[in-house]
Amino acid sequence: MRKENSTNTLNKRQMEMDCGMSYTLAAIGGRWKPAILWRLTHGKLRYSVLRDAIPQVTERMLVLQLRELEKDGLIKRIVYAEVPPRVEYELTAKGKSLTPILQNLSDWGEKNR
Amino acid sequence: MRKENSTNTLNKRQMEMDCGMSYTLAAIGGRWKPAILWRLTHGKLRYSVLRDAIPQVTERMLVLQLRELEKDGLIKRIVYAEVPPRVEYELTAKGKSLTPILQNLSDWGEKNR
DNA sequence: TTAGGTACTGTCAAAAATGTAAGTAATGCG
DNA sequence: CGCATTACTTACATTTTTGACAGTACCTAA
Repeated sequence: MRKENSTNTLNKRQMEMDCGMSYTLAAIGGRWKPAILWRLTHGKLRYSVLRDAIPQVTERMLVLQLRELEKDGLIKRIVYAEVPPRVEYELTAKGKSLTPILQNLSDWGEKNR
Repeated sequence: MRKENSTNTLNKRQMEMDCGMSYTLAAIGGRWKPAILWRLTHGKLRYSVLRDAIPQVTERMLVLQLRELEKDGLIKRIVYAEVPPRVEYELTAKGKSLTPILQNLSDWGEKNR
């Protein structure tokens, strides 16, 4: 939970206000977000598949990161009214528009690490 | 200070090992790194100029972020043997190669926030 | 009635990142 | 000597992120 008025939060907010880079980095910068986004570029996936595709992530962290991606409008959560439940995650148009950037980040990383 | 064997650190390391995106994001993802890198794309700057160009940053954080950028090979620290001291920071070739990516991140951010 | 499958939630703890405030080293100049 | 200048350090506190682990709700089928 963020503390609305800490210097930390205020600095973060202001950077994201007047720096496009910081905004973008905040959107894709969580520990598990690149892994999630990457998988979703290949298409819609359900929760359990995503979870099994990223073995190190705990369910708690996975859900947290999914919720943030959803809140930022990068992914869409699709719930089917079935039992047992089925939930799928899919990139939105906004999320898809990130794909070339993610590719650049990936390429630069492969080349330079 | 990082704890060498926490799950947190191990996860981070492994992600950066097998995911170029995570490696790149770790390199440019500190709170003040985008601001620093951005200023340096316009050329060499001395410490005090950088500090005054980013009013919210504390000297401690500025130095920490500069040290990380240096350790990751994105910037070079140039010390002149003078009194009072003069230190300049400059992008390395590796750092310069990030410029188009930073521009992409910036453009996407401006368009989508 | 109990077990099973799916997608979570809750609580607590550890670790990491960021911020605050004060202090330091070196030296030339008056 | 005492002061100014620059680029930092250091010690500590707060805030944020991440992780461990147990528990839940729902219906269906045996």
